[in-house]
Amino acid sequence: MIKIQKVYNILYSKFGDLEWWPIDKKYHIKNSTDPRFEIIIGAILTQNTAWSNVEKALINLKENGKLDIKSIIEIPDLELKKLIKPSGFFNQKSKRLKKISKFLFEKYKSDMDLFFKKDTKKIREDLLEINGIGPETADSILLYAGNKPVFVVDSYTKRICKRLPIKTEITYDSIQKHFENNFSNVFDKKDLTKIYNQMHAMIVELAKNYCKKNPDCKNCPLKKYCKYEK
DNA sequence: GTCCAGGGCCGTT
DNA sequence: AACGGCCATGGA
Repeated sequence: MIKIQKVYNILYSKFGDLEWWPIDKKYHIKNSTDPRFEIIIGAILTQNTAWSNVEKALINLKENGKLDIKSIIEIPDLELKKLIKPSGFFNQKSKRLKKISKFLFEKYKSDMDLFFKKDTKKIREDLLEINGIGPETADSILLYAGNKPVFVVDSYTKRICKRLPIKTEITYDSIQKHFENNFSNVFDKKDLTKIYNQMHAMIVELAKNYCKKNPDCKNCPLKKYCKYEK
């Protein structure tokens, strides 16, 4: 078994600072839309979908002035589906966007500060009760929109955990706990949000460039620690 | 044309 | 707990 800290250090020396959630900053300066809501919408739209497709959907929403809670609630289903069509799975995703928007409107009066002020565990539970929001989407919302110290586990993380000998039990919760326990022993508490963001970004880089479904093992920075062979 | 992407749900084993 | 089918688009 290889230590998480060791993986972090090797990846960091390879990739450097990544700090990552793709967001269009210029748009928010101009329109004063809460970027946290864009991240929430993006987190749902990107479910099993390439970000380039999500971007098209987000641009459609922006250009039509629909990227806010009230507009998502009021827009007719058909029109919403048309706008988010490039991101795929638009029948289910349109429902999910409506649900999260209604949730924020009805329970928090569309006040994001009020929403994220609550206890992290409580927010997570509330999000998971919404049909269409699973653990990764909930945790992405907490980490990237709420700046909460929550480690996001995605399919890349699972793949790397399987191949690298990081862990034998490959379930969402156990992997998340493993990363969080290790990092919170090593880093200062106030830095954890940044570290989780950085680590997840590095995992994505590793998985896209080396630890692919069809892996490029010979150039992988973690080659000598890995049991997996193509 | 084929493969796959930063999931989640539901049903089956 | 783990697995399979399903949902849909666009880029490589």
